[in-house]
Amino acid sequence: MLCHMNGIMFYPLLEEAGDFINSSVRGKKLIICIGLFSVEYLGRSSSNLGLGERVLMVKEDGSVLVHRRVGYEPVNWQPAGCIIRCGVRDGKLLLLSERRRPKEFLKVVFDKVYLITSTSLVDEARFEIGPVENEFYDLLMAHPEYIEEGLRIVSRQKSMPSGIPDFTGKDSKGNYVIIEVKRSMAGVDSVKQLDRYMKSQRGHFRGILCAPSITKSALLILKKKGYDFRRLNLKALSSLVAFKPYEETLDRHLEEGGS
Amino acid sequence: MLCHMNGIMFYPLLEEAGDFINSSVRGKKLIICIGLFSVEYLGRSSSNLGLGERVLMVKEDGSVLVHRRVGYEPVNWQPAGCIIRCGVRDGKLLLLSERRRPKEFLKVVFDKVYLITSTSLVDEARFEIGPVENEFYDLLMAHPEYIEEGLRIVSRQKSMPSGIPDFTGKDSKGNYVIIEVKRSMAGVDSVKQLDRYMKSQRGHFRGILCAPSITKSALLILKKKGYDFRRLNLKALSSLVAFKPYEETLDRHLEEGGS
DNA sequence: CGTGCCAGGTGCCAT
DNA sequence: ATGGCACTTGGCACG
Repeated sequence: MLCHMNGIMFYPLLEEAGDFINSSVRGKKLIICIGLFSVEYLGRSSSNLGLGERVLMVKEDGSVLVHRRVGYEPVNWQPAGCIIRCGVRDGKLLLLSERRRPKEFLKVVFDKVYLITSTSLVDEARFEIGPVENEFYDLLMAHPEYIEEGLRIVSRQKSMPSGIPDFTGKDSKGNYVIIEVKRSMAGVDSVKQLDRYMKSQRGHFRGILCAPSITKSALLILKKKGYDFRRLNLKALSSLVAFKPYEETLDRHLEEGGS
Repeated sequence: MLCHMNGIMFYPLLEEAGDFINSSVRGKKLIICIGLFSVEYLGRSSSNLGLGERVLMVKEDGSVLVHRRVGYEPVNWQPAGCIIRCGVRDGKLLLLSERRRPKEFLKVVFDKVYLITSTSLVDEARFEIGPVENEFYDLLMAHPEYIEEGLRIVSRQKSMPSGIPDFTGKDSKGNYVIIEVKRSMAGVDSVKQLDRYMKSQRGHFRGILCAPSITKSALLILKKKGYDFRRLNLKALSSLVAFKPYEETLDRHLEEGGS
């Protein structure tokens, strides 16, 4: 019918929908179904969702998603690797998804199916994400100037009695510094963490907390303890890993606006 | 066209699809779109996903989901509350989703749209889940012997300067105790949490960390600090609440089988 | 709005 | 498999 489409049905009989689902599961297709149904879940926890109109998605790897009108998260789900069974019982279309470990069950009971479609998606693209975690520290390690001009990194993730600070280093004036880095806004916890490392040190050390931003209360405590905050320019740092194109296009498109 | 369906289009021109999306967004409909597109994300992190066939879902609350062939999780997303803009630029259909705080952007660039549909879902059902969180603590409150024999709960979720411990109580020997409960395996974080509460207290207190299990390193720190670990028997605790009905119906359906 | 903390968290990589 | 930890974690409740 459609390119890449296995098929689509409007208002199928429940039997038809059941057959459609079973053949789609066997054929490793992605199923999207809009209908009126209820959902039960039993496993690590348990849940019950009465009748309502929702979207059901079943993927070829056995993962199942139930989406309501709103919310980023599915109201119920089953991760990849589950066994799907489907059929009509007592005038309702049942879809059961069983997870082996941990033992979990998801049951979808259809009263009506409004629309059901199954497709084979061709998607070989690699998902690139970054800079994240290690890559992020790699970047800072290679470019300590993004923390502070003239800084030289001495050690990274060195174990200390009180924990593991992200970096130790030497600043442009020859002072030893201990550096705690946060990828998102630093809070009171971050200051405490730095403080622990500092307290376990003998001799003169500077303490630096480096993050894209910091909460007011955290900055207050930080200052009082005589440590320094260094704003981390995430955008500039990101630009080092050749993600520029995106940013530019994004900005450009945003300026040009849509609709 | 269809009951509850606002519309559906197969292989629309990109301009048509853009108009369709814009009117659906204005009309607070749920949009599902299967097409060939690429995705870029920029915000707390950044990501890039080249051309491929995927499913895009846009909900009335502004949340956006991009699903690939496999995997329970969306490859890219935007949570509720985002501003959606859409239009054709340079022969491609762009969909931009902007989040205000934190500042984050998601850009979807369509080469082709295979299928697009928008619907108004009627769904007033209440989602019931349990025993979770409160119910769980209710149970422990009513049955403190599952934490420790002879324990008497004194307070629950009492605010303290350093946070809110789950319980305070008095043990069989008359010692005051502070109790931190975890529903899943306790980690180093859990110990730290308990430690914070303990340190903010004057006078003699016992500290108890109660969880189904605990990581080795967490137990080490816990012992060193002189606190106690109490194994929580989740199964026994769960058996106190009657969620059997679900289990039975589920089992029955599973036995009867589908397909 | 920040802070703290749970979640059916999920996923990844170590042992 | 299990442990340990990061995540664009998201979400909620509370000061």
